[in-house]
Amino acid sequence: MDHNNQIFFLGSSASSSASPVFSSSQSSFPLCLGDRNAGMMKSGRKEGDKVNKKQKYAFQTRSQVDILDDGYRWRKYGQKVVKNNKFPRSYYKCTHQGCMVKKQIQRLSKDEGIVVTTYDGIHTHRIDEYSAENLEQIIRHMQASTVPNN
DNA sequence: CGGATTTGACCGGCGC
DNA sequence: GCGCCGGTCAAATCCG
Repeated sequence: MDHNNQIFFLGSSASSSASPVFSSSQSSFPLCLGDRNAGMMKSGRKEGDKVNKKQKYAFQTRSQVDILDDGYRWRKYGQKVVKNNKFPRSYYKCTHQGCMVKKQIQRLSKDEGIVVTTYDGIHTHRIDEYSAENLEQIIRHMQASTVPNN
């Protein structure tokens, strides 16, 4: 509700060398976790389907709220508590016909001020210029990092 | 009224 | 085979 959340990013501070990530195209985030299947399809299904192209992008941001406005509309579809974290993990889905992008937000129990946002998939539609602009700064200042094994 | 959000339950996979 | 963990969906509710 309150977008008064001051968003701080780890490390780098206003680096002009920001990468062209999040350009007009639904390119991708600055970091690709690769296609490390988390245990989905296990059968020897050939290229049968495309369920293997699930891209994942994760980055940590320092914010007081878990809800970061990245320019898309998200609908919370679940909340679960993981054992590794004392804080519950929230699951969001993109509200768009054909856009089944999923978003996962988790707060670190070690630093409640740190919020880990994980994106699943690529958006099939454009982002709101206005919001996108806001997000652009976020991405420019945010530090992408692979999900810690811990 | 519509859409979004909440909580619980169920399911699937993996581990032991 | 059972238990554990994580993930998703569904129904109900609330807000605008």
